[in-house]
Amino acid sequence: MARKTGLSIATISKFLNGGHVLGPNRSAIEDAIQELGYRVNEAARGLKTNRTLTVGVLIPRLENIFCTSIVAHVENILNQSGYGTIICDYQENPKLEREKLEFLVNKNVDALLYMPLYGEASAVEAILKQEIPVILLDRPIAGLSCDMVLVDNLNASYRAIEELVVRGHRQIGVISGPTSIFTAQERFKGYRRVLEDYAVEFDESLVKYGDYQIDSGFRLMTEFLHQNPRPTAVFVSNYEMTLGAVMAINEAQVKVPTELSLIGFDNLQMAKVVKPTLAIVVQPMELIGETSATLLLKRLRGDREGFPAMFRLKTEFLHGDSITGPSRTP
Amino acid sequence: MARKTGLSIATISKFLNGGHVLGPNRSAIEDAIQELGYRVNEAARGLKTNRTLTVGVLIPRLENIFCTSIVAHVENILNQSGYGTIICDYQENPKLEREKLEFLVNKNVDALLYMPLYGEASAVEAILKQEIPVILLDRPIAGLSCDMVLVDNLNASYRAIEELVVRGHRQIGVISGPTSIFTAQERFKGYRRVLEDYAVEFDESLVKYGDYQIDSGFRLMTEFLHQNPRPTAVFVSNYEMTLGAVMAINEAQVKVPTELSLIGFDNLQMAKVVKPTLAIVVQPMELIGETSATLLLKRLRGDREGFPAMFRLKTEFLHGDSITGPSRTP
DNA sequence: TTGTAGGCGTTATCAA
DNA sequence: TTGATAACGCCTACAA
Repeated sequence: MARKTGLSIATISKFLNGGHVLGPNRSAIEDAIQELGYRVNEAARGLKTNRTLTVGVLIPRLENIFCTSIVAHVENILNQSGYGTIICDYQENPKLEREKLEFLVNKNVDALLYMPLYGEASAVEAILKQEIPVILLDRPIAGLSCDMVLVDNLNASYRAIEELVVRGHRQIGVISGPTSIFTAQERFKGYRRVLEDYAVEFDESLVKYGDYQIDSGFRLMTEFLHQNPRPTAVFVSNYEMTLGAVMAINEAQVKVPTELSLIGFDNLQMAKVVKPTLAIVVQPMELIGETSATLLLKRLRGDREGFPAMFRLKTEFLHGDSITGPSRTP
Repeated sequence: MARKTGLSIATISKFLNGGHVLGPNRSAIEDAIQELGYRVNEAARGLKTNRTLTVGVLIPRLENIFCTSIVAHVENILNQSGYGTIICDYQENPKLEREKLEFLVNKNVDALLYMPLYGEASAVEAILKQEIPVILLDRPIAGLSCDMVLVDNLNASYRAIEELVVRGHRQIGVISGPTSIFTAQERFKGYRRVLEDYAVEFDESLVKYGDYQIDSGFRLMTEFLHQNPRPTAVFVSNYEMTLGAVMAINEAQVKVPTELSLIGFDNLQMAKVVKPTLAIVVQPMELIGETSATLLLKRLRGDREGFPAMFRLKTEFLHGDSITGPSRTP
């Protein structure tokens, strides 16, 4: 490259970084770039500058639309600011979770967006100590002081369950997520709190724990439908399980909402399209992405104001035709 | 690090790469690693060795479960061989597609797995020229000689449509994908070929073009249901649109298969769970991932045997209760 | 505006 | 087995 143009490496470097060079030299360089198919070696540049203009994104599972939907919005914003993203998933595997976290740090990312599952505080603290900003997505890590963007899961389910109680339901089933997952715990707390606030007795048999996948939504809803007495309403606490639950209801030919009231979770698109239209809790994926990306850019600028920042974004309750009062007295 | 142990950096480097060092030195280094929280700088290493042990993965859209499902399987295999993956999506945006491709190459990935949409042959050729193996996923690029792992889309839909024709259907609707996408073209060709082979007249009004999203599946199926004459059977050519189509059918309370036979696409999980069980074409996501990862590892070993290799993986047709003969004569 | 020279953290070569 | 040293490709004073 230097030989080709007869210029020094320094001059070329300047040109590459937007410095001024004389017209003829300028075009000589441009020609050489074309001919030689030259491209800067980001590794070398990163080695020197200690910046890669890249942020790492670590999520539990690629096939989970909640995760990827957030990531898509994050990417949008970061790209606009010249940052690229390296996305990794750990397939909800604790060992992989550690390894991928390490992998990203070793890739010299400038910052990290991390949706943890089994995450350990010490691992993240080690990263923060290296001056690499980390933002936790959707779930905190116990004992860790760190920026995070969460959803108000408790009030999300509170609002949904309250809707059912107000309409007279007393036997409200809930298809909960794994107790190991923070969001599932919170959503379940919301359920408990409504019962408490409205003095409705808690009945263990009305709680079923799934794994946030379609299958378990189908299976657990089927169980509810065959249960005696059958709950008059069911709240399903994530998207995949909602999908399964709806299918179980179709299969059993149970009429919604006359025989059973139903509230689902996430995915507006599906709720509008199903019949009857589904009442759902909608998480603000776009806002989560936007909020975390914006906060990340701020940290990247070296602005540590308000650390550790915690956002708790509100969900929205969407009315639908899938709920009404109970059809029979308990 | 060198100061801390009193050894030379050369010795330390050897240790890090599995070379033999004397016992006391060995433990001195290990201690220092702990204390200083030392980790190798992959950028520097990559600069020197020209290998990053990382492969780039570029897909059209993160929210597409077909893409992510393949990627998940790919990751599994590559991880086992010590390779990490950098996943990027381009949101089906031609400009982003170019940029992200460049981004990955600039990250010095050792190889590339690429599911193209608007991809240009010249861009990929430039990469291949740099000795970076590229494997095309699911779709070829016109005029490009390159390893690829495809699905036999034509026979996939042929098999499905044939099933309908054999049962006596003559008015078979098809909800096709965007004509710009290779797989959609192929699947449509399969439809045409069956009609030809069985001397069934082609009727333009029985073809509707969606965008591979839930919405359009819902909308186009609704159109079919209100169409006069209504097709006696409909084939939906991808998963998202199948989901929408099923919902449209539920909403219209059309009985399957008595009033309408239906064949969907992908996602076994859903097909089993819907009622009546759905006949579907299943793509071998796991095999696609496995095949491409294995081929990639081979290329990474420097083995160029059979280049350009082309795999055309077979889909499976899964019988379900959603098809029967036509209920009325055309 | 351009060139010189030193250094970023590794690995590889060659002596010791 | 160890150490000194020269790259790897780039950036950045500083000097010309």
